[in-house]
Amino acid sequence: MPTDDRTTKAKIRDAAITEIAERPVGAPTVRDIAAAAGVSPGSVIHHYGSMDGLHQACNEHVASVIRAYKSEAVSTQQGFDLLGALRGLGDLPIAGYLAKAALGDSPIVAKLIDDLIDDAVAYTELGVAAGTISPSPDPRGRATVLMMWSLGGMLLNQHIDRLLGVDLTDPEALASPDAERYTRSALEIMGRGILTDDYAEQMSRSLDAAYGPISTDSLNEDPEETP
Amino acid sequence: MPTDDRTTKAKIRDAAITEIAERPVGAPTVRDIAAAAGVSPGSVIHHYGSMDGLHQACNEHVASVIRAYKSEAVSTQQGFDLLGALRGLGDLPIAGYLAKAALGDSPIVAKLIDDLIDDAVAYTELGVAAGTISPSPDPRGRATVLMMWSLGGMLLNQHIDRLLGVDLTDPEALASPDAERYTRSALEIMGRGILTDDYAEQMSRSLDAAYGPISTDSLNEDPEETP
DNA sequence: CTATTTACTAAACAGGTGTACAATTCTCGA
DNA sequence: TCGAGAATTGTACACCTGTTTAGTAAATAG
Repeated sequence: MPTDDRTTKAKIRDAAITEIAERPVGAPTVRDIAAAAGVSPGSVIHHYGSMDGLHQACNEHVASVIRAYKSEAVSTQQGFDLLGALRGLGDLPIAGYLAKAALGDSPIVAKLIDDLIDDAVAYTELGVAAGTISPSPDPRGRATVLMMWSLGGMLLNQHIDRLLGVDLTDPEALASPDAERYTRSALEIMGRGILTDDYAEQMSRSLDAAYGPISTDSLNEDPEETP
Repeated sequence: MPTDDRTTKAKIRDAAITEIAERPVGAPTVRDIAAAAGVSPGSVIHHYGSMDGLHQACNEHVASVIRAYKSEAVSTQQGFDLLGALRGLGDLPIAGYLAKAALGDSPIVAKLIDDLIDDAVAYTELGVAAGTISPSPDPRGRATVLMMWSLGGMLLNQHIDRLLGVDLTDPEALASPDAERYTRSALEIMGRGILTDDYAEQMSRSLDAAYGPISTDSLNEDPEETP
């Protein structure tokens, strides 16, 4: 539940989130964030105690914003791009921030990612029921891999922009004509797959031989922990 | 062509590559690298002039190692995981380093990634000819997206390890039983896709309506530039 | 209105960073 | 054996980092 504040404290936090998300390389300093928020470096510390405190506040705020949208946050709206719905969430670059934050080792972010995967699993089940998404022997594993790839693409957005001409950081980019190559390629891979039917089956049998036919033991349990 | 040196200068460079690749979060300092190489910080500067110089040397060395293996570097050996062949290249964590380096803005790394995508395109053509890989209207776009996802997964290796129990940084991990969930999920997504046939076709038609039926104009040209 | 807490700032500080430098050790051909 | 050059080091330095502190303005309570 994102509180409707727009105090100086909130402005600093928002500036930090934006600065972290949009900086192509490197992390912003206290002075960077203070300048972006239009305050003094001392004010940042005054409100958040330390840089770590600010980071934690950012993580918690992003988590609360995402959770406010619950299962709408992650959607396989177009069959892929699990983070699509995150892009237009409020006026903060939530998706970009999340990707950057995922490079750190914050337990809050880890929990948030786990929750997003939960949502993706739930959403996938709806798709399966509706006949748009194929069922999976390991829905959580599949959702995890999809989520990691989506976040990873966000991190490498600079190269995707250079090579395919679309900036995944831009919320409107995926809706623009520039996104055609990325969208079509992603759909091609995630939609029908890149292997021929024969080879995919052969690969599958090969894995069965290596790991045993069906070892989906204890795969789909939902690891819930209350911190 | 990686020169067969093992001088102090080479040891420093290798230590830097390893340190950068394996550090889960944050970048190593001059003193970190010097300690890892068993030399003094001054020696690092003496040999490479500056930290930037060392980074550039690392990039160039990794590029030369990869290029030495040419089209063997990128392989769709298992139909996915384009970086598979990179993992066992020499005794350096090439794949992990490349992922970290891709977060920076070095033109050398950009060129290297472009070349790897070239290799992936070429390798994909072989697969198409052999009947294992489906043809694509935009092979380069598809290879680009696959490469970005592979690199991105490497960057988020910490979460993949936590959620699926496999460390993509470990060269032997993909061959171990721990990799089953990741491997099967990746195969499921990239192999047959996650959408039902009906919905995939519907999505495709939807894109045609949005962008125009077939606009693969000027997609497959190979942008070569000699720097 | 006064007293007290809060918001905010500028300046200064300790620690870590990359780098320059003088001194020392090592290497190896003459 | 010797000595010129390279290799290597420890130290010092300037810069940037997060943080502290003293002080000022603003808001708030009684």
